[in-house]
Amino acid sequence: MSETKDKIVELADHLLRVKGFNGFSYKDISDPLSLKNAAIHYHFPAKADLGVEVIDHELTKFAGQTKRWQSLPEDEQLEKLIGVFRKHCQDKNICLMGSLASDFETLSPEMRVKVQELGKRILAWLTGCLEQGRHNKRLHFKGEASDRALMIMTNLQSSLLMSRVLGPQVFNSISTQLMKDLKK
Amino acid sequence: MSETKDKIVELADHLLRVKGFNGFSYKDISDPLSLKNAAIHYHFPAKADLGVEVIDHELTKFAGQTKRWQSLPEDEQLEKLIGVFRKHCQDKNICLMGSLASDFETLSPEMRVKVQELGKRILAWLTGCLEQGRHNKRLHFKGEASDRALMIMTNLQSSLLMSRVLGPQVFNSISTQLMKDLKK
DNA sequence: GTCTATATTCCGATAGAC
DNA sequence: GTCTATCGGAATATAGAC
Repeated sequence: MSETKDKIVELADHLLRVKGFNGFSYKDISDPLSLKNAAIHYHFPAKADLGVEVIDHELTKFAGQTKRWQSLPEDEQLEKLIGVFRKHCQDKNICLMGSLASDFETLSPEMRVKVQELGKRILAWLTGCLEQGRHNKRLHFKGEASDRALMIMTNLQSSLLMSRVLGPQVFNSISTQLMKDLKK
Repeated sequence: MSETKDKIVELADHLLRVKGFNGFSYKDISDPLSLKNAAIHYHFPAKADLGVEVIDHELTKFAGQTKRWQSLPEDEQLEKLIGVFRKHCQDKNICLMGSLASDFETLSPEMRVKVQELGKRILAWLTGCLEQGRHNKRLHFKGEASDRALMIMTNLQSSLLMSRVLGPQVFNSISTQLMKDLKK
């Protein structure tokens, strides 16, 4: 991949998180990179193509991160995940999943499929982590692991949303309480 | 308020939830109501004015609902709140708070203030409900009521987001587990 | 007061030069 | 691979008719 294309995707990722898919334009990308908007269209004919690429990057990134964590105890793996969200919180970003879920009804079919894939992957990993963690007595919770994974994922997702509105202490409260609940 | 103005606000509320603030246009309102887009501008000079009105309506609605619930046991009040979210889930809507928090960085200062007010009001009510509920032994949870309120609010908010992406069973899983956790 | 016709700006996208 | 030029359309918004 060319350097320009890489920069476009990186910037699009940021804009998608901060302003939402319908809240940014090609101009928001071409201006900072000192390009013309047509240059973006060369790399990504339609805006939806750019959207798909950003999600693909996130899928790859997530797979790499979780693989790097896999030898850690499950509670520490979870802390790592929370750390990723904390980083986004500091950058005033929200998670890609939350941003794209918000705009879901306005997305192209191709983008919707990718968003669904991202959601399934995150939940699958989280479910496995919780299940293993309970088995190894590192994590404690009631009910199905898949239900608990849904609870935790939605906590983290909306913690970034609410942090933007009410301040970063929202993220701290939620992430702290989250781990307390799981450590029993 | 005129009947037309009322219909505009009602439709804007729906569009805001389904498509997001940057995902709908005045045309999406004027066409179904058989008006010209300029007619909307008469009632709401700028799009942000319409946004503020929609949030004000929600604030009033929420105040009325919680007042009507106030004589119920706290666990039933909570069920009522979940019922409101369930209704939105069925209509493929997401909660106003979630939608506006997503687009927060692109909103006008006036709209941001209103969104903040909405968030504070919901959290204040939920915190009070949890506190009273614990005191009356109708609800059981660890930690501060305000922290627990954040957890529950984010669960409900993102449950609607994820339901759109992965299907309505997401909402069912989360809302069921939520009440189980609180009933001890 | 309420709405129509119209202005203006901007967006996503295409064609073709370099 | 990036640029110039430009299109068609849709967006928000204004000015003025009824």
